[in-house]
Parts: sequence; structure tokens; C-alpha cells
Amino acid sequence: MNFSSSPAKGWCVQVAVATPQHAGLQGLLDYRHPTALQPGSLVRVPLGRREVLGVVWGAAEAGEADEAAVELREVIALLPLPALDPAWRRLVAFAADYYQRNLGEFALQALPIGLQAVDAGQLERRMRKAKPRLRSGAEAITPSAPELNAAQRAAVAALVEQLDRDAAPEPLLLWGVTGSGKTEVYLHAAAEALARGRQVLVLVPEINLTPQLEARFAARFGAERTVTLHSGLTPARRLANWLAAHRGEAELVLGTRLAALASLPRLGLVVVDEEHDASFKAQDGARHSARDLAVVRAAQARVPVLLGSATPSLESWHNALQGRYRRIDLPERIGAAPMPRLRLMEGEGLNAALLAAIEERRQRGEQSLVLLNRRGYAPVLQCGACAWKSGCPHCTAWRVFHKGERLLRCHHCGFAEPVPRRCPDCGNADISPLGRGTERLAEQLLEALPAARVLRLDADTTKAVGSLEAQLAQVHAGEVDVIVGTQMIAKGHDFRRVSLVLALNPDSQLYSSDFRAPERLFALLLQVAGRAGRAGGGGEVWIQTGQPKHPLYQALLRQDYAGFAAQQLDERQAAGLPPFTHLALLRADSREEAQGSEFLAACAAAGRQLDDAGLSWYPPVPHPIAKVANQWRWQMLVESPQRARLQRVLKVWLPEVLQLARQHRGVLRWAIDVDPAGI
DNA sequence: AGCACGCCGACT
DNA sequence: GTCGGCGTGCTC
Repeated sequence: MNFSSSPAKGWCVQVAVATPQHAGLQGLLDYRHPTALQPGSLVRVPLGRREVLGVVWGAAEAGEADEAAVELREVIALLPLPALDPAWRRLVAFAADYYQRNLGEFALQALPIGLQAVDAGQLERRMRKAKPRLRSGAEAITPSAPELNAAQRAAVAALVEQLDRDAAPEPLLLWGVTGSGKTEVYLHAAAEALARGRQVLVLVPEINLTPQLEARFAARFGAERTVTLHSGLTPARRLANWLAAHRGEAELVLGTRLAALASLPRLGLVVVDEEHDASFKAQDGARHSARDLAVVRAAQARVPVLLGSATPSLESWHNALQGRYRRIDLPERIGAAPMPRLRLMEGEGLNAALLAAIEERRQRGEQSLVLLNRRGYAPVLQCGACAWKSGCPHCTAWRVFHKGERLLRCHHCGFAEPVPRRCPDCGNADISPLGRGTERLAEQLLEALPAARVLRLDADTTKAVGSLEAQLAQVHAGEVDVIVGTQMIAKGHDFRRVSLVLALNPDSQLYSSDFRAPERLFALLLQVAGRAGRAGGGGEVWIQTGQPKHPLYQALLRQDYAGFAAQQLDERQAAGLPPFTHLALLRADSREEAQGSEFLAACAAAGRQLDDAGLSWYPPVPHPIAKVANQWRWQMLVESPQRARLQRVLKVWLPEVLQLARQHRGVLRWAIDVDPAGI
């Protein structure tokens, strides 16, 4: 033994910290620590002048020969928490790799913001005072659990079989209309997982949907076993809930997309409700699909995943058709409430027939729901004498006329000004609204039906905390005859008194440049149709359209999602679109119009150069809204017949993109979007 | 991304 | 004379 050698220089630990890829800091950062640190440990480390949170990914002993180790900065503190488990690290590593982002960016995005601020002492105090929770119990199903119908029993049976089998289960696609009892299947499935001592992750698309779901789970299993995770929680609450999940105390974790990467050491079941919903796709930061990551997570952990929807995403539907997912149908509405009758009507605006129908319902004490997917009074203001329109000076978009607030407001950058009395260009006093939003529709309804009590429900009327709940309470109390709203009225809320749903000219969404627009419109209309007459029966849905022969409306009339999906999949295949191809979109924002385009063109050229997989590289095109807040937005598409080929090429392409971004001044931001929501 | 440093316009 | 605008550069 050699006692004379100097002591080892400690350990070199590799730490994941939140550094975006354009920061030029790739991969893990090395720090020094006197002892070895377990992978998954949470640490505070210095980064420049800041002190940041990091996750230990690996450690190597630094011998005395290791001169470099002397230069490394020291780990500041080790947080007194159990390490993030290998399953979590594997999932995060997959996500970073697949979505082409830094590991640290994904890892830190998955941790609650409260962890970054809190120090070790605070954390210890917080954990001590955290109330002890019940451990998993056998009393999973309480007597209040209702009987399941045959279809629901089949779904639960399929899931139980998967739970008890130690093989990677195939994802279950639970297909059932509103009211077919999907939630009850989730509850029974959760009970089975809890009875086996496992944790359950339930994802929903919107914060608004978490309270009612939480109430149902808490009523069945106990509030002390249930936590929620979503962006509406205060940082302290979110930290406490995250910790409860991380330490395995919370057995049921309900949340929005940010919960998909929560730490769940005993995960036994993943549920994604309304799996088709666009909210599962993160459009900022490290872009990813929480639904897809939930499926990957379940596969990696070899636990079942339940994807529920009345109108599954075409990706999931295709997967079921291909035998990769197992489809389970819930064909009946529970409680014998039939689906409402659908009608297509030609025409424009509030005509006599529509008004008469609303008035008839009102006199019977029933409610009507009018869907118009456009906020404000009118989408644009126009001068009667010259060519002036209410354009936004900072965006290539019109500013919307908000009559009540007397404002012209840009819905893209937020720029607002008082409505001018005269045309800013020619001074003419005759300026008038063009088109119609929910505010104007509500006004027109009040004029035509003075006795009707009209409530407007959109992002403008519900932005104050608690105002959505208050207005919904009014609706449920029968204090409202007509509800006018945007698509937010289609989601989750159960309007028992509504017997008539009107969708006013949704045609514009049919001809959007986005290839997913028809899919979204079908889902929206079927979802809003499900709001009509859940209790009594005899509900009606009227859809006003100039294109009654359009296959989408014809399929909707038959309430034939399968037929619609088949037709859409044919179109996607013919057009070379997902799920038959795999896409990545490179986006760039620039100060001057040409800069973004030039950068993306250079990126495309570099891509073609290195592409050995025969991908398609499309030229840069402006974003549908080319300029927002004085920044020009461009995008460029890469298309591949195979996912693996796309992945392989992106991996070698991105370092080149990073290089090019440094050379192209004026490019303010850029980001890669793998599996983009739209193009 | 943060957060610094660094050099030019309107104000206590 | 300073306060502060955002250009540019760095972070194990």
C-alpha cells in the first residue's frame, strides 16, 4: 500500500443543467465533488454567475493524474431527496434524444420550478411537515363504484390481464363517445393498479378539466392519495405535489401535459384522456408530445397505457388499425341518453329559423349553446371610404374590434389601442366592423330575442380567476337561456339543460392550410354535439355550412368517426403526410424579413448535402402569420418515410444548424420541432 | 435562456 | 453629469 501518495482529487460528476441547445453548451457539464454522487441526485451547481439546479447523470473518480479535475468548479449542495430513478432518467434521455434537445433542458423542464429556488434546509423542513399519506390499500374499490356495462367490463378485463403479465403491454385505445363511461373505466383500472401497490398517472388536456376529475378520483379513492400537477398551481403547491409523487406517497397523479414527466417510482398505469387533444403537444421550450411520451413511458416501464377518446388522433387510430394498439369500443351512452340528432343547414348568420329554434327551447325552459370560434366583436374594422383596415402595425394580422372595451386588439402580440373615431388614413367617420365574433353574436341574439338571457363564454369573459366556475354555476342553475362561446365550451363541461347546439359556419376551419384542421374540426363538432341533451334525450345539433355535401359533414351526420378517419387516412397517404410519413420542422424568427428565409435555406442546403437516407427537404416558407411582434417567422420542412431515418439524419444535421445559426445574424430564435402539430 | 459588460440618448 | 436602451459574449 502506498501511503505517501497525495489524496485523490475527488470525483468528477456529470450534471444535466438547463442549457438550451443554441447556448452552445451541449451535453452534460462536469463538476467536482469530494464523494461519488448517485445518478439521479439533485444538486445545485454554479453556472457562470448563477447557481442552478442540476441532475447528476454520472460520476467518475478523478485520480491525481487527472489535471483537468482541478479546474472544475465544485458542486455547491446536494439536495436531501431520493434520487430520480433509472426509469425516469431513461425516459428523459429518450425524450431529449427523440426531440433533439439537450438532456438538461428536458430534465429540468420535468422538475417543479419550486425546486430551483428552495435550499436544502427549506426542503428538509417542507418534507418533515408534509402530512403522512396512506400507503396503498386493498380497499381500492369503494361500495360507491357503479356496475359496469359489458363493454366497460371488457376494457377493464383487458387491462387487468396486462397488469398481471410481465411483458410490454400493447397500448389500449378506448374509443367511446361523450357519456359512454370512459371515466368509470379509468377509475376501475386505477383501482386495479392501486390494489397492486402501484402509482397511477392520469393526463388530461386542460387545467379546467382537472378539478372535476380530481373530485371523482378523490371521492372514490380518498383525497389523501390523490395529487394534481398543472401550471395553475402555486410553485409551493406544485413542489409539494411533485414531492408526494416522487416519494411514492401520492398514488394517483392527475395532471396536464407537464405531469407526463413527473417522477413516479412505482408507476403501474398510465391514462391519457382525450388523447387526440392538441394541448398535449408542447409548443414552446422543449417541444414534445406528452401523449407520445406517456406511451413511451408505459412501454419502457412495461405497464399498461389507456388512451381514451371519442375521436382518436389519426395516429392512434392508424396504430390500432395496424395492430400496434388494441382498440376497445364503448359503443353505448350510459343512462340510455341517446346521442342528439344532427342536421346540416345552409345559410349565413342568425336567420329566422335559428332564432325560432332558440326561442322555442327558451320557452320550454331549455338552454341553447351557440358555438362560434372567434373572440371579440368583429375580426376586423374597415373604412367605408378608403382601403383602411384595422391591421396590426407589428404583425401580419388584423386587430380585432372589442366593442365593450372600445379597443382594437391584436390577438397575436397583444398590441391594443382605443378604437379610432375616424379612419386613420382618410379621416372618414364611417368605419364599420367586418365579420362577427362572440361579442357581436351575443349582442345580435339579445336584439332579436330580448327576453333571452344570453351568456358569453370565451377566453375574454373567463380570464379572471373563478369567473369560469361562477358562470358555469349560473348555467347549471338555469339562469341562462343561451350560451355563446368559442371552442372552450366544447371541453368537459356538462351542460345538462342544453337541448340545442348550433355551430355557426365552421367552414373556414375546413379550408385551413393546416393538414390536421379537418381532424380537429370533426373532433370539435362531435364533442360539442355531445353537450346536447345528455339527460333528457331529444337533443339536437344544427351545423350551419355552405358545404353540406362535404365528406366531413356527411360523416359527422352519420356520427361515423371510423368512416371519417378512413377517408382522412386515405387523403394523408395520398398526400404523403403523417402517419404515413414523419416530419420535422425547423423554425426561425428573424429581425428582417429575408434573414430567416436565408438561414433556413442554408440549413436545407446543408441537410441535403449530408442526407444519406433520401429524405425530402422543402424550401423555407413563411409561417401562416408571417410577422408577429415585428419578428418574421419562417419554417422549413423535412419529411421522411421512416421515423428512424429521420432521427438518424436530424442527429447529424443539428450541429450544422447550430453553426449556421451563429453565422446568420438577425436570426433571433430557432427551434426544431419533431412531429409538428401542423405545417 | 440568463446575466453580464459595453457603448450612445433623454433626464432626476 | 447619470439611468438605461439592447448588441454581443460566456457559462463545466
